[in-house]
Amino acid sequence: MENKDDLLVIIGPTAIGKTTISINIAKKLNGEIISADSMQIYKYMDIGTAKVTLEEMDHVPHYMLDMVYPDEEFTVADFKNKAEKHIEKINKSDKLPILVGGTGLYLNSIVYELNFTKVEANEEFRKKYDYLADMYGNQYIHDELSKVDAVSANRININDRQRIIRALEIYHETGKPMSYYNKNFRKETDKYNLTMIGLTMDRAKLYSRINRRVDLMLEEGLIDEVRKLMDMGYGKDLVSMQGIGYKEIISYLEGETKLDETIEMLKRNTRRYAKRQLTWFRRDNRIKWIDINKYDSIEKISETIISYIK
RNA sequence: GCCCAGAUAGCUCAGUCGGUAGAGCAGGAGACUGAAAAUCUCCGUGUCGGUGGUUCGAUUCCGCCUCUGGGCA
Repeated sequence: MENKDDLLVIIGPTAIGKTTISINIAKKLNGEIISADSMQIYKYMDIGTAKVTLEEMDHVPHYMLDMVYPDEEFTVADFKNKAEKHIEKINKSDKLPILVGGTGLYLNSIVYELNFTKVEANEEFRKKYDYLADMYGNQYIHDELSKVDAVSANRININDRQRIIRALEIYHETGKPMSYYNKNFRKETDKYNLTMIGLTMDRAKLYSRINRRVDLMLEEGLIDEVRKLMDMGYGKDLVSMQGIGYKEIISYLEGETKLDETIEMLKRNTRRYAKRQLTWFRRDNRIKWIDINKYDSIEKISETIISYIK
């Protein structure tokens, strides 16, 4: 293997317009799109995740959408395995794979050398430690981690129960600390001929776009979508139903919040999410940023992106 | 027109018996290796309406002005 596979990555916060731009580029470059979005992998969750419609796709193939039912497990490791296969296959057919999405960890699983251990989730173990943390406090389980994996314990905050338990889980299952598996922490991959593009815009403008998009989702029937999911038996404890747009509407449907409060919450949570996404991406200095407000058309944005491709 | 209340952070408001100020929400920064739209950490951003006076010193006390809300005509 002399030649590396090509890969174009387009990232950006929610609501910035990744879908439209990526499809436009795919058509120009004979590309196929791989979605890197942790919520769009669920079937039936369309409006709230702003999933591309068939019409919008305009015959450009899309992968990693509708992978599982909302009560099925899907993890970064699944994403990495499947997405990598798609990248390879698309390259083999002489087309350009375009990884598009906003889920930082999913993106990183491709553009960094993330070695996921073989350790899958052990629900029983997690419940046990969740209980222990309830009983004796977060400090207690953090101390437990310190004993077996001081490096990870040092890195993980005492209150970040989710990560503490995961690190304990890895030790429990393999007898080796998580830090042992993370030797190449944050090492950039050299597997691809890689171009990374980040879409951004003025924060205030992005926020008003987000607010508008939430209103639009409601007009398109978000509440109905959530009601249907609940009727199908998908409850609020599911990972999928913890997604923004879903958890808020569920609390409205259960009478816990009023409609106007619900909408405000939904907008606010989406804004905060966008902010977190930006924080995540800013760290990667391979990304070439494009302020899309500085261009007056999609065409010009696409041209600029294409000019950046190696 | 008169009377009363208010004007302090992006918003709602607290406070300073005179020594340039603090809560909630909104917001900002950051972490992230099999839940990641999840989970977690840190941070107060200010011509204290304007203007004159008293004072060593005024956001605070006094006068006037402007604006807002309420009441009376």
